[in-house]
Amino acid sequence: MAGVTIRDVAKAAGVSTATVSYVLNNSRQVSEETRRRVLEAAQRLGYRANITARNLQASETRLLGYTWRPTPPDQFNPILDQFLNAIAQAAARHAYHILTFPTTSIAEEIAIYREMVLTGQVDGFVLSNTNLDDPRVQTLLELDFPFVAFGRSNPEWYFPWVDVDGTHGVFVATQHLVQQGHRRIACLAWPHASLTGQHRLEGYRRAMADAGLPIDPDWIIRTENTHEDAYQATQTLLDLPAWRRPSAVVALSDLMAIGVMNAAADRGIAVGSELAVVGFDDAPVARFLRPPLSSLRQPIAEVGERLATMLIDLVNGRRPGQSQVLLQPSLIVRGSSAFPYHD
Amino acid sequence: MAGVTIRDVAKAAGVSTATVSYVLNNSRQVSEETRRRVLEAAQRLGYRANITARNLQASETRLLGYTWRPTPPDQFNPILDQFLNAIAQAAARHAYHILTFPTTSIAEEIAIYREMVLTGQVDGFVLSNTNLDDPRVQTLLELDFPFVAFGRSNPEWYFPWVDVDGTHGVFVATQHLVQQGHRRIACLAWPHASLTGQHRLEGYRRAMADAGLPIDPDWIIRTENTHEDAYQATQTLLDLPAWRRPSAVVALSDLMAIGVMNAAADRGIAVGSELAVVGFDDAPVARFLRPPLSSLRQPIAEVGERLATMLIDLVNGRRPGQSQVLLQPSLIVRGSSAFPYHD
DNA sequence: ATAGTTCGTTTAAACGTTTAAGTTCTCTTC
DNA sequence: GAAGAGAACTTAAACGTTTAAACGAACTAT
Repeated sequence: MAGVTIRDVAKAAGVSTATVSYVLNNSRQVSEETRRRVLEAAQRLGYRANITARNLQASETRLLGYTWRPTPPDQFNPILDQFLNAIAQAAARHAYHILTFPTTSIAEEIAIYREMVLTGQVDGFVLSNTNLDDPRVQTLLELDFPFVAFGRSNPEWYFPWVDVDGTHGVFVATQHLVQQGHRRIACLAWPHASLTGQHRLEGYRRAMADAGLPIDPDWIIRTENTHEDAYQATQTLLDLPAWRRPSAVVALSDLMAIGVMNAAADRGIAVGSELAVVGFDDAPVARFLRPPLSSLRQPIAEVGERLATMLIDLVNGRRPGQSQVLLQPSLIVRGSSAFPYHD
Repeated sequence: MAGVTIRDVAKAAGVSTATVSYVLNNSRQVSEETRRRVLEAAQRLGYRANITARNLQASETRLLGYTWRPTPPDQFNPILDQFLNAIAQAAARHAYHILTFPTTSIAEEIAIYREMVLTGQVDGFVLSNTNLDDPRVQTLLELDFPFVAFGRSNPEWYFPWVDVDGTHGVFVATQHLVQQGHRRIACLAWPHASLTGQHRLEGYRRAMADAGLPIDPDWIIRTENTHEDAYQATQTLLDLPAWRRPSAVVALSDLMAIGVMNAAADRGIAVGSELAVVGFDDAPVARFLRPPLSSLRQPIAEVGERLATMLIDLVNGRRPGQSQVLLQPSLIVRGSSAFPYHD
């Protein structure tokens, strides 16, 4: 298609291909006169070095692999757009690009990692949604192949990651509810197996302890991350006798927070004044809900940016400056938790 | 990293590299004995052909480029996740992958297309959100480089596309509202410049004509695709005198439909019974709104799948079977438009 | 005058495949 | 018994770069 090669330029400028390469990459001293001729010829022919050939010779691909599980229809992925954009943008600044590929299970994902490493299809991987004992992390560590992760895993495994401090985020959110006058605060959490869930729940526990408030065991309900489960859990919470019934709920995701809001609304309970709710993620829709949903916003762009630059450092054999980074989410207070509360 | 080349396998099997290649690609007759030896050696050494080398020799990349504009914080992109997954999955079936790259303006996008074509970084492009006189389409047609588009453009330009039939979709949605008993139906539309907006609006017009219902010019309000604009427009609609005030609104996107719902709710107007609303996109959040939002669901997975296979056909010099495909959206009726209406 | 340096350039190998063309051997066929 | 065909394999070129090594010329230092 493009067709014009370095040989064409060399011929046109009356020099060898080596000289053309030296001029174009500025990698050796070349006389002014020759440089001029080469540049002129390259310009005139519209020459651009073929990337595949260059990659072969450098034995690299300048491609970073990223995959994610397609979001089930009853959930949403509020960060994919931003995240992909952030890593792609940071990568592009170093002439790297993102290769996306679909996977439907962890097992398949691992098989594809192996294959891609062997066939030299990418120079490194970006993982997201890591968990304890994550087999992907384990595999890539074994293969000794460059990768970075959005999320942590086993503390004894050394690998570069960036994560958002869910503990501190939920701590701040809970503290905020306490300041509004709430005393009975519930937490809709995730199954034990989720490391992210553990972190976030811990923030709730600490804030309650910090405020000297007791936690009724019934206030912590663990479910999958769905609207439906959160809706049900909220019913259970609202069925508690008045003196044990929570006046505020911290949900570990916006999706669940919406479940809380709907369950309350369907019972005629005014969200915001009678029941405060805080979510996590600050999904784009949060601000448009009625009342608008308070939520913890993750610095997704920074996460992506840091991950990409860390990975590129790694690929090029440089130790990344900081290789395990915890970023702080920020609490966005909106109507769902904006009212002072009195018993 | 991987390190084991075809030469290693050849040496181990005691044959030439050509023979190894023939065996592994099944591209020539080879004796059973040799085939066995080669396969055994390849297996034992864990050999996988290097993709960059293969690509160079075939002068292809097996990469398809896709870019999209990052969604502004006050909007959402309900289809990116699904769309990317669908094209990546279809591409993977033919051993192609998706290369994503970020762009912030159309001008930049075009510059990058040019560069990528010249450097041979991808074999083709997927465009989305095309419009009339779209300069990207024009550029790629000029370059005579393979591409396909999610969306149409000028009818006199020939290129392969897949689009969702907005006209028919909105026609069906409007018809549905008529069947519920609505007579005064408004439409929140987009600026004239939007081709997709034109198509969808046309569906509204046709359905009204079809039902013999007059359209009050004040019922069509054109704004940008934002919650805020839709909110304002709805105020205007609801300020109309009772005999001209619409009892139903068709919004060209879910984002705008949410604006409608909120404006109504803030005035104490019951969405669903007093004011029916239908959106477009069936964003994941639609089902969780109160009331749940009726919407037109686009067959995104099929769009992506068709685009990818069409593009791969094109790249390989095959004429795609059908190269201009219009798919039908399906109306998902929920609470926001489920009630029969009487004046 | 000679050896050593520096500068500017070319030659040729290398990256790891695929594949057209060539070689060798065996088997037919007349 | 020679010519031809076919099978099984090898040789070597090609894809388009980069870059180490070689080379020659012009200078510098002894």
